[in-house]
Amino acid sequence: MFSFSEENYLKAIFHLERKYQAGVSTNALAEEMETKASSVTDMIKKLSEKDLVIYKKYQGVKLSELGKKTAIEVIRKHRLWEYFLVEKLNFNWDEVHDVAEQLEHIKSEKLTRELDAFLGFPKRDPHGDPIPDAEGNFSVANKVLLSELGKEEKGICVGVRDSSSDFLRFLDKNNISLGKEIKVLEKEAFDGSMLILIEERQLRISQLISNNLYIKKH
Amino acid sequence: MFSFSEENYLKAIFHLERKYQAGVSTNALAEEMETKASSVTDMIKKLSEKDLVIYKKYQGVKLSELGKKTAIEVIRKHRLWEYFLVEKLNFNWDEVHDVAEQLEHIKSEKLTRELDAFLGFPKRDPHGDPIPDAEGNFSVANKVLLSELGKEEKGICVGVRDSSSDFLRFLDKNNISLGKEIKVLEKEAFDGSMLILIEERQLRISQLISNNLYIKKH
DNA sequence: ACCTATTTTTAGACTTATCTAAATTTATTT
DNA sequence: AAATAAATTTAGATAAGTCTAAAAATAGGT
Ligand SMILES: [Mn+2]
Ligand SMILES: [Mn+2]
Ligand SMILES: [Mn+2]
Ligand SMILES: [Mn+2]
Repeated sequence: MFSFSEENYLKAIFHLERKYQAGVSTNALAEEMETKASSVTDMIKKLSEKDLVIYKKYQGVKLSELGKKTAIEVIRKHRLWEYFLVEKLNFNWDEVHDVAEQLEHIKSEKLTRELDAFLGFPKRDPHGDPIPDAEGNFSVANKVLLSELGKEEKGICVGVRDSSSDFLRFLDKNNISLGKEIKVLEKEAFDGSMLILIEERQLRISQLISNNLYIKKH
Repeated sequence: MFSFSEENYLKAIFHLERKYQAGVSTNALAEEMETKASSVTDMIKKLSEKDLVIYKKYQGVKLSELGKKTAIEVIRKHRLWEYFLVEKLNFNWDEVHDVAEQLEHIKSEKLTRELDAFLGFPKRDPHGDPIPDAEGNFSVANKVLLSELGKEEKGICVGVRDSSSDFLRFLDKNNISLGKEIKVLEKEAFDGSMLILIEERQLRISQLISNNLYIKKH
């Protein structure tokens, strides 16, 4: 089994690989992990020793098959627990992340399997992110950022890019939640803000907002 | 907040204080923690620094009020999670301990509170041990070991002293579970074994068994 | 009261994960 | 192609938690 720290690094590398297919740089990882580059180098060496990552000095890292499998298991647990907290324990979607950061490291295959079944094999976590199944498979929805929609286009809100409490509570306050339809009424070229229609209400939102909301077009 | 290791020590001291009211010795703690006496001394110093225990060199340790409160919180979480695993996730009572050892260290007051409510504020864990409430209060049942019962005496099985898988599965195999009535039919002075009546069945059990089953007399 | 056995503590070392500061390698600019 | 800047690695230190071996304190037996 792997340490909490090792698992967190694997998770971070997994997420960063989207953006850096050529290999995740030490600095990018340091920023993501909120630590120093020298610490990252040390840890990368350990992960490499354990064949969790492919690493050549100065060339960045990639996950090995084992590393990827492990990262996905941790992400699966993280998202299952988030779903559990919201659906069963009355947590708001902005309160679950920190607790899930702890729960994702609990080691028990049976626990994960049974929790999944108890929850009815959910496909998405409270933020719209896919929950990998027991085999590690998950489907990435064909979603776009709301900011990418043009005037008169519409779709369903399916996820958030930023999961910070501040952003999620802003959405709550404005009655924006996953599953609702959003239509772009106007787009302001100058500042990127837009006027949207959601549940009969008109709402003006800044580009920072539309840049962090995922939409499934239709 | 305290580390996993610190919390485990506090829990161990709490349990050992039953037996050693005068103070828990370094050796007793080392045995309970499955570690070396020198490691225990080191940790005790740290706990003492943090005012979690009262410690004078060579005199053993006692929990401070803060230490006791912390220990009880950990035990509360341990037992709530055990109850959750059995009642909601189809775990058998012999499978829950190791997972609960991990889950008991999750830090979130809201999680503990909501889990407690979700489970319906259970009073006893799967092994018959009391679950402290949010204020740390719990009632110790007036139970005795089955081995202390005399011939013709009877009572309800309310707990186990040994929570090992081997013992619990022995009980499963022989259909002995909490809540059932047991009557002592015969006691063998020579080896301490006894013949008991449980659900119309007669069963001969060794002293090792009767020494690990708690009974509420009536 | 003294000697011995047991218990407990101390000293020094190791591992994991982190840091700062310095050295090295790679990338960019002139 | 140098020179400079940026990224990365190395060296050396620190803290937590553990260990073995040795020293010190306590408890028991005569
Ligand atoms: Mn999260
Ligand atoms: Mn999430
Ligand atoms: Mn237990
Ligand atoms: Mn228990």
